[in-house]
Amino acid sequence: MKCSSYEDFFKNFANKTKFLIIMHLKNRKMSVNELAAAMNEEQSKISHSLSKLTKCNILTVEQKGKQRIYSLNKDTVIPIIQLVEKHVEKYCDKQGCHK
Amino acid sequence: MKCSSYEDFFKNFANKTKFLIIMHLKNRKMSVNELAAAMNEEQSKISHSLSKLTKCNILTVEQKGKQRIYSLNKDTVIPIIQLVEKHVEKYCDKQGCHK
DNA sequence: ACATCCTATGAATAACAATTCATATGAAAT
DNA sequence: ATTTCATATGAATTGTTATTCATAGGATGT
Repeated sequence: MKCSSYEDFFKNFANKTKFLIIMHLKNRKMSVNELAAAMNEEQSKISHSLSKLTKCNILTVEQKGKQRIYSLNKDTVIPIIQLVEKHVEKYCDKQGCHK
Repeated sequence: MKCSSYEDFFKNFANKTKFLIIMHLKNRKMSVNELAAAMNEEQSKISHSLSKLTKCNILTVEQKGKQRIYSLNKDTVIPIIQLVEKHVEKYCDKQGCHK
């Protein structure tokens, strides 16, 4: 099952785990265990998320020995995040955006 | 409860109903009943969605008699959608992105 | 004040996605 | 071929979000 709609694409940003993975990969590519360690989460949890992110081409993978190294598709993702940052700055902080 | 995180913001795009509302408002501002009719959905369903969209400043409202007219915050939303369109075009269509 | 139209809201339920846990797979080394 | 390390996967469960239904509230006209 591939990412087949805009909704599917956006779901990857609408979940804390997946969003944090994206944030971690902004700086450098990482293996599954590296991510799990950095985020202090279970490996399988990370793997499930990575699977969906990759299906939407938000991430790419390369095999390196036993490891699988995930990288962010920066072309798409960075500009989107920047736009949202700008939006939040403008509309949210001002009004103290708290739950 | 305001939109207080990137995840919250993205949740509005990750749901069919909310996403369709956004699409409908790309062209013109509409009242609740207009949207409900155009989308062939229940009024309360639309209202619940409008509420969340508005809390994240993705939409704005104005009162016009008995009606409440909702408009899209185009500054933020249009560019984001365009980026995702480009992404889907590039990575998805090519490979036949089906479920 | 009352009736009507339009919209919002709360609570219950239904639908869906995320997490967990156990286990399978795959690569490399011995 | 077997062991080890790294990751993936399936199924069950938990957690969250969406939808529905009934009703309340707000604006306008009479």
